[in-house]
Amino acid sequence: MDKARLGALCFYRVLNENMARDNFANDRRATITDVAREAGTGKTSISRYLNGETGVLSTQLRERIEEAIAKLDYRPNQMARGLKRGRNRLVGMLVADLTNPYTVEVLQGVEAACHAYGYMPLICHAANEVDLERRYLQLLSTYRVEGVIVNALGVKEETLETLARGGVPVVLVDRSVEGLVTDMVGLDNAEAIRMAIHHLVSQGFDELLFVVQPYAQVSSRRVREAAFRDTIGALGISGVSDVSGATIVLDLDNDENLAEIDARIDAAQRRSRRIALFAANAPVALRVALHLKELHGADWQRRVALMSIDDSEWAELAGMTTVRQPTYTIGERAVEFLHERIEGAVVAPRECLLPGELIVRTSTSAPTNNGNT
Amino acid sequence: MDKARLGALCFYRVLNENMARDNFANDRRATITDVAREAGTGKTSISRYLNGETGVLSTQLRERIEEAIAKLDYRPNQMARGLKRGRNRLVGMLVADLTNPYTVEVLQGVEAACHAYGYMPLICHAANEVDLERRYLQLLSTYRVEGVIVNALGVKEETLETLARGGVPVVLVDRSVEGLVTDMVGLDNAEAIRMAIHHLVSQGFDELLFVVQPYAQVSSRRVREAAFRDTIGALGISGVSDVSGATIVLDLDNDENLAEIDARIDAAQRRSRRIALFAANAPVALRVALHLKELHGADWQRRVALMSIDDSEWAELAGMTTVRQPTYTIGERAVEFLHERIEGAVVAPRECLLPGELIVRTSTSAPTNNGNT
DNA sequence: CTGTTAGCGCCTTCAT
DNA sequence: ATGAAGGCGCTAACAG
Repeated sequence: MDKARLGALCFYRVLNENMARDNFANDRRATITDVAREAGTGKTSISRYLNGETGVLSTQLRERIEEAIAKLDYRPNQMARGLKRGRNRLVGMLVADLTNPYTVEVLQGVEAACHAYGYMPLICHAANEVDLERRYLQLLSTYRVEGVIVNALGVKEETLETLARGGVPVVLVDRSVEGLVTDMVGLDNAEAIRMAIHHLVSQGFDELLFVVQPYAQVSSRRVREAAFRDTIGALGISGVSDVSGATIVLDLDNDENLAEIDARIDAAQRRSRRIALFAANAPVALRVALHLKELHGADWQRRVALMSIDDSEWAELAGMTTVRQPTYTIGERAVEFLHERIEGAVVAPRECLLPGELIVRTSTSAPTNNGNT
Repeated sequence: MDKARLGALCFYRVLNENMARDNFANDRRATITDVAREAGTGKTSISRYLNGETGVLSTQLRERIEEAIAKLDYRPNQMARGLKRGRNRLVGMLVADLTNPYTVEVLQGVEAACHAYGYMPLICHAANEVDLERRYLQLLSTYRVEGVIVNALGVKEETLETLARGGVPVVLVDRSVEGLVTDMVGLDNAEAIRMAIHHLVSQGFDELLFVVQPYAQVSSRRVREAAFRDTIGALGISGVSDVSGATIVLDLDNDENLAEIDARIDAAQRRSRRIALFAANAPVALRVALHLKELHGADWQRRVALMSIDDSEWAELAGMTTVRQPTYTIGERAVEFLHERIEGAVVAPRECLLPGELIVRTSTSAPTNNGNT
């Protein structure tokens, strides 16, 4: 390390001279004052020009201003602008886990919409760490963002409430936060689960295993799990079929219950029941798939049917049936909500649940594939 | 839409009253002046406290300040700070494609390092659109970021040069930009390719097909392609083996040359040669895998060997051999470079090429698997 | 140890 | 139609 630095230092002289030459008049970015001087006018006119108050400036002045700006390569300082106006067009986007494709997809919608409305999204990645999440939230408030879109991880209602009370609109994505009433947009989980289960049943599966990460803290997981049980229950009640279902909690950090899954599969198949695993999201699906592959070899799919919520990129490759979330739209809608509130709309908190789309692939389609061995 | 809005408006009254009550004294964030008044002192002392100039403040004053800050829930305005100090701790991170897992992984390294150095990364996602990329670059300069990390897409040397000349350090990631000499960090592509090819050859493959996206504009692709040809050539020259290799350009937007791949595979297998496909990155690998699966069915891997650069999450599931990039480190290193320059280091531009790691999986391991049918 | 003063770059009355 | 002056929230000399 020291040596490398030493080596680098050898070039010090030369580079320094080059830089000195190049940056002579250019090291400091031009300010509005510079432009005013260059154009031979006052700062006010420049400001007016920048803010598009056209028609209030004589044609010649405008031309001179344009020249000056071009010559100095001037760009107004957003920070200073924000300081004065009280709005800096920054919105925070706090995501729990960029590693989850869901997040990235939502992000694309958010970005597009932000652009359309003229916002600059400040993306913060909590990387599944609650501490980081809180820190970022504070940081965002420190940068005086005009609004925040939160894909909550473990924030307490209180932390967000502080923000909201400070007059900063908050829109929740995918997950709601207990005790906090704000706009929220996400998947219509109940309906998605219902749709998926009906598909499975119609394909002849009569034993369903729902695999989900620890769900106490995460509303969407909670809702999905509840919907799973409800739907299974309703099936029984309505006598449509005698499908049985159970939930398995899988912690991706310790894989504790993977064996439990195997046991269930074995038991079911011994009783000649056709069993299907239903993963509550993409990360779970991947973990389960990897495990099954390890256990049963490359053609594990012939033994076990797997479907999941979230249509990840490898779903097609694995031929896995999924429910695709309207991720892009979710992101867009979140920004729309945020925008309305930033613009001062005072309306009751809204909950926007968008429908998922069932994507049927081979994993759940051919009844002959999934008998017991 | 209109109806929904109308419905929402019904709540207007109630909500408004609530808000009026809650926000009475709280709607505007407290400023340093408020704190000073509350603590019965001057702004300077507050400022000193904020900047950790401890030991210069009497214990009692410090206590009063702490109380005031807590009571008012005061948070210094970063914008104002930045305006005054000339540094706002913002660094830009411009990525070409968040959809590519590579990008996300690098990002994690960047975020971690930024945190360590006290920077706030402003993540901009160009979504593979050159226009967006340029716009974001301007935006970043407008927000007066102290440095930029660029995973270049199509930026002209000129655009970045303008930034750099404005005194904003630039660090390139993965791809270099023609005509621009700056710090750059990425994979040691040549060595990675060499390593991969030697692996393939040692496994008995004697015909290699390198599949890469159009590479004229992207330096890393260019380097990989060249390294592929060079290495193949060197093999021939040194008489180590009679391995033949060819490059196929695959545009993921139109899939034009997929058929070409099939033709090559057929031809090779007709001549009883053992062929392996080598994808230049994860997106290409996925596209090729999907195509092969469509063509040859679920057990396409028995017919064709596929490996790639980039160790995506589904690689394990598919049992595909890969070269994993040291993505996290790349991100960290990029920030380190940036930090040094921001701190004023004047050293010759550096190029940091990190080694990849060969991850051998079944796709290229069992010689018996990949004969012709 | 502490307060006063003068800006940072920009926008916004308010005159002219 | 244009410009001068004051201030946004904060820091950095200078005094005391």
